[in-house]
Amino acid sequence: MKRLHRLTAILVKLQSKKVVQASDLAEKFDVSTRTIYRDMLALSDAGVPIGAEAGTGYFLVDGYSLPPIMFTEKEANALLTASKIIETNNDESLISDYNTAVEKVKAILNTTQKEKLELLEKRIVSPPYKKSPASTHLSVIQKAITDLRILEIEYTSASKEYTKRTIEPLGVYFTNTIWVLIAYCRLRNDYREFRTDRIVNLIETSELFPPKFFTLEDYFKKYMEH
DNA sequence: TTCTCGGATGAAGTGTCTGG
DNA sequence: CCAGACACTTCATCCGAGAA
Repeated sequence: MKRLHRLTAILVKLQSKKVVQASDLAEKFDVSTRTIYRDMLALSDAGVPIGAEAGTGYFLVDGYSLPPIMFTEKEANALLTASKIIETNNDESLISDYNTAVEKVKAILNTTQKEKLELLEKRIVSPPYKKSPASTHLSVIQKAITDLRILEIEYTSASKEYTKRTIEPLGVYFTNTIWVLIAYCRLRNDYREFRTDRIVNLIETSELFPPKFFTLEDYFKKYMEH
């Protein structure tokens, strides 16, 4: 059995079992345990999150092994179309994350579906209007919202006022052109909105804030109606 | 020359036994 | 029940051999 075939088989084995021992794999593939150790290193180098524990064996790190998802052609098309809409968005981090997600979708399609999708990709273009200045913070902000993590930002307001703020990020919304972050600002001791394209610098702290009973709906009712 | 493989050896985790 | 000693298991590293 060629090495490539063995690596594939080991990966399948890892996905189907909780823990596999090098000796079992060595016996199954008729090679030495030393060879299996090298194979594991190769898989690890290739980006497969393999964990190893002496006395136990090898295992896939939690989260890597996901249940198989098959997309229909129409679902894949919908995702591709959404990616084109997202390209008109002004946050580079979101565009980047979405594009890698679409690449993963493409990877699981069969050849015919891939060809159709590639044709569709050429026939859908982003609207030609000029994009506003790009930000690169949205992915970090989204994660901070869900982690309840305090952010430190350097922000330039519409009146060109430059401030450093410690904020508790609560939500984001998208206008036609920009993403806006709603957060509790510890400088002003109140809720504030921050345009992501005006955030000059953003630092994730290690500090967490207590969860707030906050919904965007409540926020808009309270702050937008007057 | 490069790639693949295996032997020897060491480091570290796990399980079992024994004595207090 | 707990701690220490020991054997066993498993992975990591070094190095050399053989094949392409």
